[in-house]
Amino acid sequence: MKAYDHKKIEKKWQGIWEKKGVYHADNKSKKPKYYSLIEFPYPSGDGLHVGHPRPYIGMDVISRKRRLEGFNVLYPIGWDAFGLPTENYAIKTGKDPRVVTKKNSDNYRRQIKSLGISFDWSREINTTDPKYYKWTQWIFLQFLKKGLAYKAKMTINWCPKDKIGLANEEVVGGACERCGTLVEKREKEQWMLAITKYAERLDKDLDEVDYSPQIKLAQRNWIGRSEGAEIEFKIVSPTPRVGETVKVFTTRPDTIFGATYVVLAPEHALVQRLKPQITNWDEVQGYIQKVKKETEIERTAEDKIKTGVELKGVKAINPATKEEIPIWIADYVLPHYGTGAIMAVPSDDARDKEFAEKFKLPIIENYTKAGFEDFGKKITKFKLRDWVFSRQRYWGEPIPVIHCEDCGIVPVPDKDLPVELPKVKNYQPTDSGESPLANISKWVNVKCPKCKGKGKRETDTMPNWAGSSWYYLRYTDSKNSKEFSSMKNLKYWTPVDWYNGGNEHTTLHLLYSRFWHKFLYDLKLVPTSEPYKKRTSHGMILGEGGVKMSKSLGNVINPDEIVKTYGADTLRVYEMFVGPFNQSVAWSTESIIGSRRFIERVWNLQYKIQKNKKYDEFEIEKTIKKVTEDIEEMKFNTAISTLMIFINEVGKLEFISQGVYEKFLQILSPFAPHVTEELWSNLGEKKSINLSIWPKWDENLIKDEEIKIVIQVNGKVRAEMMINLADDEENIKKQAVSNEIILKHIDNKEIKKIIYVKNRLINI
RNA sequence: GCUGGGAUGGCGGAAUUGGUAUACGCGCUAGUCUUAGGAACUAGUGGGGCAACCCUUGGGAGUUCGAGUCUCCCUCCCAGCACCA
Repeated sequence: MKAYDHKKIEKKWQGIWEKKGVYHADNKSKKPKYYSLIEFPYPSGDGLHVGHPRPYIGMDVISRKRRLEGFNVLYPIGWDAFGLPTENYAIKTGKDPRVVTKKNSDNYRRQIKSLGISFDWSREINTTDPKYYKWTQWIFLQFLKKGLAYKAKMTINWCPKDKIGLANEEVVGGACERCGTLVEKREKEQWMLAITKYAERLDKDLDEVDYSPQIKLAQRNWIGRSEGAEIEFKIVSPTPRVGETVKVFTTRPDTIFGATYVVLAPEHALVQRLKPQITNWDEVQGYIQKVKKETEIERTAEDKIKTGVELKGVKAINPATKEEIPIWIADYVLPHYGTGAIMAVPSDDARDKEFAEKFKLPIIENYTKAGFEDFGKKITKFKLRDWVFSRQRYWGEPIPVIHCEDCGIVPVPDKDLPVELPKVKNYQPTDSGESPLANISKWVNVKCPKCKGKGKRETDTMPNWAGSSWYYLRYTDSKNSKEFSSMKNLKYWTPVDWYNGGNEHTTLHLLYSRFWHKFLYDLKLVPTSEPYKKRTSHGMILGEGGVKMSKSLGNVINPDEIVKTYGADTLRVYEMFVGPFNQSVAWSTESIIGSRRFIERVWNLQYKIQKNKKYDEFEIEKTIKKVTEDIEEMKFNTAISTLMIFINEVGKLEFISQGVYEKFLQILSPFAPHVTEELWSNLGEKKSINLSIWPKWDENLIKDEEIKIVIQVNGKVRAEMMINLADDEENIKKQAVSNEIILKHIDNKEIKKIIYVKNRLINI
């Protein structure tokens, strides 16, 4: 008897699989296709921790099962490598992000490969590779040509000391994360993508896809569709006269007779235009300055004490009552939702009421309800905002446009793509807050492609989300230098059949990529209107004790150590067994031993095989059914527990039959591919277990003839009895009431009712 | 604050979706083996009680023959909130 040696077995089979290309997806095959996808990782300098591979293993189980079910499976991977952490590291150390990215992704690749995940490595992509981002830039230009990419003034977080725009995440308690300086708001021209043009379809088409209900709900809430009306209020003032009106958006136009004042967002353009009429301008301006410092979460917090300032000297006319009502500005009205102005109905809206009470504004309790159509026009609004698409940073795709003195914004011609990211000496943004690219005059100053006159390159780069908005398309044809992917391959492989990812990406990445996909669909560049047929999400693995795994807490577990001590198969089984896949669970190194013991029991069972005997069919048929069904629902934890129960039951027997053992290895193989492959070949099988056919179960073998049911009295379990499946209800009830223990509990009392739940229980 | 998710033994969790609560695993206890430690194997393991029985799914109320599961109220924990990936 040989002992189980995970190191030898795992190394051996990983080598053979790679050499034979077992997991390569075939672009033309007679088999039906199956495209499974995980969110490609960001290769950080810290390397993989044990939480990262959980989704990869989960989708690997699905992918491996599909191969055995006869599908031509595409399960690809790549690197989403542009972004802040690498850039900040470059600023700090002066190292070239290209070099850092290479080093990190090499490390990630080595770590992931050691887990035996069936990725097709021949299609590996990297968003920072010019051959890849050429197409990210090309797609951006299509947005530009269709008028969906535009420039607008936006407010950004600005650190006056570092002279750098900050992500919200980099602002901690209103101060810059690195230097602690108080962050300011600054207006800056930004590239925008008009995702709101697709809001209606992004909402409606959710009906067509198989996403989990929570994911659909999260997307719907984010898009925030609401129907209401826009109503115009005339503005009046004694002197000087005004010809202005203010448009408000309300979902309750019927409450207009109760509207006693109007509130504008402090940023509303009208406020500036009304300056000549406003008599308390200093106060108004002071309030606007104050609001600029707040974050949105602070502004809309419901427990926050309402603040605001009346615009003295101007009034609005309620079109229903014809009465003059005051105009206020307050931070609880947001500039980018609706029209940035509301009519306040304190009797019907809690926020308006609180505001009215604080500032002693009138509240009308009983007013006439108006008809919907009487005032204003019916309109659909969305909470969704257009996508701020430019960054004043180095480590991203350069936005491929040229600013010409005469022609304005000119797209870089296709033949000049990609616009490669030039090397720089310093990764720090310029003093004016422009990207460090602005310092390279040789790169910036170019001829206008249109008029050959003086031109300057755009120095902003794209956000990290750009490359990840279309990567699943590139996998279908990752080496194509003429198109982002050929229509032939797209027609064969897309849509993605099953996409699993983190909850945290539900509203941004998932929505962005659906938007890009729909846009490409409208240009007839992709064959389907939705990118992903099915979407599920996984829970995170937390550190021991249930806190986040992070370097600063010092609780990071590196999979390398686990693979070394216990083996990849044990790690895989453990990660699938530890808890429900869609929920976060705490890591426990102590508990891994259980998964290792299980694999060793499976290993030892090979020495108890007897050929050509049949005696353990019942257990395996039940097990196949349960494991097959559980995997489809991603109930990997209960699938493993079923496999464990099988081993515990069969382990008690003297022998196991070879046929049954083989079926067991097959259904275990998606979880523990190395050890099952080794055992499979030990049995004399010549072909890889990957090329075998997923076993089916026989319902007839699973059926029991006699089953145990429970007898309850007043809902409490008092006795058990065996019944024959053929027995009829009356007979079973009779048996139950004559049961000795039950008689004692009934104690000659009157029986009101007997409830029989088929094959389960009787309640008296 | 808003939106979503969650709370079941000492710990991770299971429960055929309203029908035997605590499957499976860790840990723990005892035994076998071992010079010892470890490993492995066997048995036991929610709490109380000598027992009959009683209690138990974050807390409280309700619906039901029957509630971990449904309804209402409350407490606590986690995630996201648009420039992190």
